Amino acid sequence: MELDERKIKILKAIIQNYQETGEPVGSRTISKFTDLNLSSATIRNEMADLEEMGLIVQPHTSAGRIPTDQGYRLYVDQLMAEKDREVAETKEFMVQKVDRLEQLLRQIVRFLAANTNYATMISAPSVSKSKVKFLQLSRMAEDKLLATVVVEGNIVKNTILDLERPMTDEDILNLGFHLNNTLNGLTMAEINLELIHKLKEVAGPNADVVERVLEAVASAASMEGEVPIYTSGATNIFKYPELTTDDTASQIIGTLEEKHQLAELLTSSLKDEDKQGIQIYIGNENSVQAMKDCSVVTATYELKDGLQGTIGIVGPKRMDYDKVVTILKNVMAQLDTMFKKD
Amino acid sequence: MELDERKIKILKAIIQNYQETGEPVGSRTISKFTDLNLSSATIRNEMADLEEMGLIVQPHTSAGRIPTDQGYRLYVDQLMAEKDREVAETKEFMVQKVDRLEQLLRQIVRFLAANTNYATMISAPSVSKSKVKFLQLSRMAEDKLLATVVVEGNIVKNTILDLERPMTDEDILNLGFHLNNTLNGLTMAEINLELIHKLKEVAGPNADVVERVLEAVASAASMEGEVPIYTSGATNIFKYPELTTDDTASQIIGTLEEKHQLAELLTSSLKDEDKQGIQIYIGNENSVQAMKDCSVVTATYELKDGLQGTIGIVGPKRMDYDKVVTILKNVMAQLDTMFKKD
DNA sequence: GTTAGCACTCATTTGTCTCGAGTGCTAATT
DNA sequence: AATTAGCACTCGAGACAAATGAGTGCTAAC
Repeated sequence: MELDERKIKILKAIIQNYQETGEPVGSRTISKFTDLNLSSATIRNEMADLEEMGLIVQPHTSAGRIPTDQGYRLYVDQLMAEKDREVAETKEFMVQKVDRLEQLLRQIVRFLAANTNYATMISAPSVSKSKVKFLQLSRMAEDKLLATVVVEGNIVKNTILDLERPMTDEDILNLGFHLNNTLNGLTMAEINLELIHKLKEVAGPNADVVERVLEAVASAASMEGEVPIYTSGATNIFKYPELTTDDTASQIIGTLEEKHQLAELLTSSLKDEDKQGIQIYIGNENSVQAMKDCSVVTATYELKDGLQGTIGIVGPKRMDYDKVVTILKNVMAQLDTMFKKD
Repeated sequence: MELDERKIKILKAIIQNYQETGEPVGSRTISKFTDLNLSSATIRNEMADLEEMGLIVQPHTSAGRIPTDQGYRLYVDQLMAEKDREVAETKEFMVQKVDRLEQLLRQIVRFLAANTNYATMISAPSVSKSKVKFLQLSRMAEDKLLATVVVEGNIVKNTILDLERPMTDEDILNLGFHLNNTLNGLTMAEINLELIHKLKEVAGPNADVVERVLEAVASAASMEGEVPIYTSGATNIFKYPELTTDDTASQIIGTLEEKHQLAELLTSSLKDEDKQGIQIYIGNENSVQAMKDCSVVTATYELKDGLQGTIGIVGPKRMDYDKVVTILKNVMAQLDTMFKKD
């Protein structure tokens, strides 16, 4: 069976129409919708072929057709034409001064949720590959020490340590100085056992403090593998009847709320760099069972210093892939310029 | 109209039965359910009275009765007997070592959501009344300054400042020392204009740095009024059909997701200290419009140093108030012992 | 004061019917 | 050989009516 130009046009028309209405689309509709000037009967024949190829399907006899996962796959891989005109509108989505990364991320998900009508999520940039930029110890109280660590990307972490035995101010200063000098510029991966051993030797009786500072450094900077994830617009899924059946809505929202399942999904997309970091998962293609009736579009963003995280957009399988991809690319571009000059 | 012992028993029975089934409860059911040994006809008469008093109502003719908001109010104010037997089961809900306050809060909401089958939320302890415990400036790079502030409760905040003009290490040290000395032990409220003016005079040419450090202190410590709120079990509301009508579910979940509306609700309960800090809002009594069909139970918890936050539980109006209150008290008690010894 | 009995109400369920959108197939048309 | 008109057929959705039954209020008897 050939997939000629005409069939493609019809498939496109079906997908786009179904996107808007959410109802199975019939031959008559296509007959008018397209500029092919074909009668419904002809369309019917073509649709029968498309169905045979597994690209569309009818929910029940005597109903119109809807695209299959395979149909969508073909569409996003080959037929999709990005909507450039939207670009102008989406510019400058941020006016508020952003003083914290967290706020920026929240703003992004909000913006995306509001502009796409889908549920959105974003994972904070992972710092596991980042370098230590600054480290400092200071006495907070007689027996309390404050360790402050800054890693690239200006992410700051603090830990308060209880001193098991007294240290002089000078000791603290020296130890802090030494730690900073030694660790500065290293990535988490580079802080290995050998180095740790050396540090402890230098610290002498205060080896335990070193140990705990390093623990703090590691756990703080890598955030113990718990990358924070922000979500927005979870309730947008109520806009799509096909996701509001019984408990699917509940499952999806639950997944979005619990977040830890999203982590897998988002981080798994980190590596692939084919299509400018944008990936599309249709239906079962994504790893989260609760979202088997959804499509997920992910995009990897990168701040400077190799910090990268992922944005995800969750919607029905009939989501407007073009629009989503366009908006995502736009946001990425903005993030780029924003952090290039900083 | 008198509210005699028998009427009370019947009202209680209605509320409890409705709590379990979610269906209007009829006279026959009550006749068997209670130990009053009365026929349904008698119950009917009594129910007519209760309805006249505005405590119960029938959704439509020829249906059973359901409690009104007023009925619930009476119940929670006077009739409720706490279920002590649950206490034993709920003990020791935490096994994991808690290294961060955030994690503790998350664990609490999770625990509550899992054990109550309602949606839960918790506001992080507010530090607005807390004292500055430690303040430090340090040079991070040629033109970058790191300001670290610790307030009571060991909450640490950092801000990175760009220096507009160079400062010597000594200047930084002195300024930091001075700021720390001056501000240490003060609450946010006590850092007033006069004090700020004085600080600036001392700083001389570096007045702008002082200004920005103070800004940072204020915004960091009070978190700009943005108290973080964690939620869990939002999807529990799907378990109650009366909340799953059309868009009420969507609204409730949306409110839980957006969080900022919850802040009002939770902080407004901070002050009242009548009933061990536990308050119950039935239906419209709570300030959030989207939750007018819900009841909200809030409890104020207090860590040491006067740090306090609020736990909230959101469910249908027919929620199991006894159980919720009992569990909440239990959690509070555990938090108490946990932070007393620390 | 309590209860049995009865007529009445009304939401819910069930079944039946119609309507119409949409299909597949065949025969006619271009 | 491709396209189209025409027609019989399928099947979900919606309308309507009847049956069901849970529950009530009232009255009269206990």
